[in-house]
Amino acid sequence: MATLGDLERSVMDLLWDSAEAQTANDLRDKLAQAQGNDGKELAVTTVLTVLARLEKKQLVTRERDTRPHRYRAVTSREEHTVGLMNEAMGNVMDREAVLARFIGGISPDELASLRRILDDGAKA
Amino acid sequence: MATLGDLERSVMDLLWDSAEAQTANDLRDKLAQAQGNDGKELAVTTVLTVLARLEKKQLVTRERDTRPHRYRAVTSREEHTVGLMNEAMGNVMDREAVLARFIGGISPDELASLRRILDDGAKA
DNA sequence: CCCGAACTTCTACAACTCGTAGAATACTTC
DNA sequence: GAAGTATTCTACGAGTTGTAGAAGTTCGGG
Repeated sequence: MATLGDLERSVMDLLWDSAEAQTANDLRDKLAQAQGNDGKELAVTTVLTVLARLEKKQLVTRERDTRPHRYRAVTSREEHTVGLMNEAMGNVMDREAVLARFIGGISPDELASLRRILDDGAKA
Repeated sequence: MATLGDLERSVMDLLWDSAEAQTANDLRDKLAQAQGNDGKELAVTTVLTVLARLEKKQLVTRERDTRPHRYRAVTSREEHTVGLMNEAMGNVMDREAVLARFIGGISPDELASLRRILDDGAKA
């Protein structure tokens, strides 16, 4: 599934958080604004390189017809996360044991959500 | 959590699958035997390097008192997998949405397991 | 139709990870 | 203390990631 570096991850987070497609300049500005970055601006080419790599990894598409190309995430953050979770479980034989442990570690709130989700599924 | 390369992963798999601690030589032999490797033996130093790296990543410990050092996995494969899953969920705000999707994607068998696990938890 | 500004692609490099293993060093046993 | 055996050190090539300058492309305005 291709792992992400820190900057790649930051860019994906911005894309996931924005409804509309973003230009490289938009992203550069938002990255500078992001907490911890202290307003430090990256070169636009840096952002473009990262976007190109994310595109190659099929996490991002771009509109090539508009002139400042606009980029958007291909999948939602949730889909991506689930993909990672499944990848983690991939080569395990005893998936049930993993599920048991996983559930053992989540918060009561999430446990309740989980029950609700399961019950809804049963009804539907 | 530190991602694993192919060889590192193979070594972890062997350690996870064996009850007793293994020597580098044991592992080299088992790696050669493993499916797909076609009997090709690695140098022992290669295995030792990988083990040292896994030790640094805190996935492996070794007994330093016995002379051929013996290596064992620190955590079970399941614990490790759950760690990865939680790491994947880490920075997501809407964990519930992720859970819902995750559940939507698992097999009926696993769904049943999940229900059972939840019910058992309720009783205990 | 051509210029300059804006934009994208190409190329590059340093730091790091991973597979791979030889060279050097240490320990054990006779 | 010599011969094996085992561990550590050092190294290198390939790949990834952050970073960005140089070079090429495109578009609006004159």
